[in-house]
Amino acid sequence: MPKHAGIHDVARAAGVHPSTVSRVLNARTRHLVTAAVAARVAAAARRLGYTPDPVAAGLRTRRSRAIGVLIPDLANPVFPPIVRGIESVLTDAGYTAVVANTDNEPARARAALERFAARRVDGLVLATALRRDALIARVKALGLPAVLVNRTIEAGAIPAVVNDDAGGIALAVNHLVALGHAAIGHVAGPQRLSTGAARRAGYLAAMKASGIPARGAPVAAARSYDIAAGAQAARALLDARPHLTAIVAANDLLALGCYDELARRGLQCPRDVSVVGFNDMPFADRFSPPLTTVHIPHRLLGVEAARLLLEAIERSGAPAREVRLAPRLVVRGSTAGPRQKPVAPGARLAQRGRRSSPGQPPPRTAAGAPRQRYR
Amino acid sequence: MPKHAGIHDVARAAGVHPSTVSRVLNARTRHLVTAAVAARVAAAARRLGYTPDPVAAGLRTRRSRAIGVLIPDLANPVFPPIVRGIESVLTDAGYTAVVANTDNEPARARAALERFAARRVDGLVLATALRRDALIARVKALGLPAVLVNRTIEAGAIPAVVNDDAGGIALAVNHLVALGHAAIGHVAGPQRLSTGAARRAGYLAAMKASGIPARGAPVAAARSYDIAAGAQAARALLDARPHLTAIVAANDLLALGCYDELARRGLQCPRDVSVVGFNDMPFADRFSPPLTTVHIPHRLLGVEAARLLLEAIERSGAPAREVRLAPRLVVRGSTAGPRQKPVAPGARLAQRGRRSSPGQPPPRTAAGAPRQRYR
DNA sequence: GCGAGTTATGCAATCGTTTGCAAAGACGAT
DNA sequence: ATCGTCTTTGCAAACGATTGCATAACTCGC
Repeated sequence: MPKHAGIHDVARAAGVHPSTVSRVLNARTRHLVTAAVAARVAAAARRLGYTPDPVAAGLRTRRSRAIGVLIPDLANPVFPPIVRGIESVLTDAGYTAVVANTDNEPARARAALERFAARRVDGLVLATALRRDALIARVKALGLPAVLVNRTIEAGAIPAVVNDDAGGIALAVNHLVALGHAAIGHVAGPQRLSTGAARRAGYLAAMKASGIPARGAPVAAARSYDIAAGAQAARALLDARPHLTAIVAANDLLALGCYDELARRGLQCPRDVSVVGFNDMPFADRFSPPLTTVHIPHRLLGVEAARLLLEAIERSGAPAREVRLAPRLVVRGSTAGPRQKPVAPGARLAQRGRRSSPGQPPPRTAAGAPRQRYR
Repeated sequence: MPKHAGIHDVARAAGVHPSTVSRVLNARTRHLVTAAVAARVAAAARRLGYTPDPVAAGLRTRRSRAIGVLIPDLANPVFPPIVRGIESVLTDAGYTAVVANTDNEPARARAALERFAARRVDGLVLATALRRDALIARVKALGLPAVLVNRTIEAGAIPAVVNDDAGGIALAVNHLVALGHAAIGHVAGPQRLSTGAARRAGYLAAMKASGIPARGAPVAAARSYDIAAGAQAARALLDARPHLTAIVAANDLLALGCYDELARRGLQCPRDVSVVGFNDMPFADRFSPPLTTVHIPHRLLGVEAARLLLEAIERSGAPAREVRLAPRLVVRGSTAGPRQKPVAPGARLAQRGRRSSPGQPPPRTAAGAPRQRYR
């Protein structure tokens, strides 16, 4: 068994010194050696099936060609496409992406960061940033190039790739206003995250721009971006404003929570209350009802982040650019005009929904499923 | 700025030789040095904030404490929970998981494997195995410990963690039979994958066990595990057997494809045709209708795989164990008894579905969404 | 045809650990 | 007291590359 060929073996085979082999194999130093010798070495390397040992090289050069990627939770469907985007450009550039989940816990983020640092990663992609994040200081102390993706920080010059959150939310409220809604509420995301804060601000601004007074723009913030927190926030929102005809949620999972709370109250979406989400997570078109939501270019987010990082690694002096991607609204089945007072056609349907509402709520299985009709 | 303390600095601080420091810091060799000295060294290490450099250590020991994880596609919602399970136990054991996507392309799998090998990973977990997979030979040639997860190979002694695919499918067909179905078809997965083959075989066996003759058990295999392929297979299946009242799909994405094809034909699920999936992917309960499916313990799959791998790394002589996990059926809204001949109540509804079928199919928006009613 | 300048290659140190081997010291048995 | 055995520590050679410096070879102008 021929073990694995090293630079030494190649050197012997080509009749040159190992250092020459190294120079040939490194694009940056290849011009230092004669074309003839270079060819001989390259041939020998190929013949022996030589592959460089990145750990040995890394020891000498202090570069690992590995990038640490910190994300909140891989199981949240927004992130896989982002990660794939990152991975794709990094791999093409000869880097390896190493991803770790933090579950939104700063302590886990910190631990993962230290592991990355120990492994001497060449840079970081952070999808976990809080608006004011202690981790960033540590990253800077470590002297590691980093870029933020999706979420950004309040102040501090770190390159970032984000969505136009305010613009996206404006799309959503304008859509609802165009449908005839005025009583529109907002289930906001965690306010310690830039996305939560920016979307909330965007909602407020868009409402104002539509001529709706601030008191007509109720907000309930969720503790985290998940279904349960969304349901809880929707509950608070509807308790305070029972006559809302539409909710814009800061995120698709929160929107799903709204679905649940509406079902619990015997309200139908979109007939009684319209809901719009944010992110257009995979399978959002499969929900019941299919979710109207603000689409963000998931994969592109990752791609751009990786590009920015590569750029930062090459020229470490470069100024911190921020790339802002434009979202777009995708209208599906969870939004409709506000319910009319019962009139000639459609009255029967409206009545049917009406009747079921004040009694005990239907068994809380999956939201609004046609299931109960057939069992 | 204090750079980073090395073993050398610790040695100087503690007044001992670097090799002694190394011995103290390695649990396996700590007993070689006096307790007093060990304490002094440990103190110095802590004081200087020493952290070992795994790349330097790896160079010497030929162990990277990194594990390569090969999965088909992170964006397929079955995998994130599995990956998280793997990552969790690996991290606890001091390893780093590095994951790569193959998109089911052997060439990409091969390329990723070579990158892993170059990085000197200590082991592999493979979620990409074909029934007869050339990659395995390469893995063995590399001498890398490996374990298979979810999918397994035809022949060859590699530890694996799989589901009881046949048993799971039996759960599904028995459920349908109990509901009164007899005309049950199977949308099978790719037959080059163990899951595709095992579930198909399981379907055939369960049908036979229910006393349904082989000719009454039609199968159409999908080219890949995705929605489009599922729709295509469902189409072939229903073209051949238009009177099917139920379909068991080899996978949730294929089941979603069935939803689409049924909608295209103006058939309603579950009223006209029941559908059951496999995997219970995240959000399967949110689909329209909520999907009855065979639940597999995603995370546990990953956890067990990682454990098996660790075991294989410790004692490389150990025999290749196979862990088989039990799935369970979760009944939701996509299954119901077969449609009755029109009788007193429910007749109107049945008629409505019936009527829409032969004409041109409804616009293919999201499957079965109530949307069109309101726009 | 000789010295200066240029280029291509070799030499050896280095990156931060681990580990086989040797040496020194401690201890007990004779 | 001497010798052998054990324990504890130091020494130095790896591991597989990269790279500053030295040196040999070659070019070119005069």
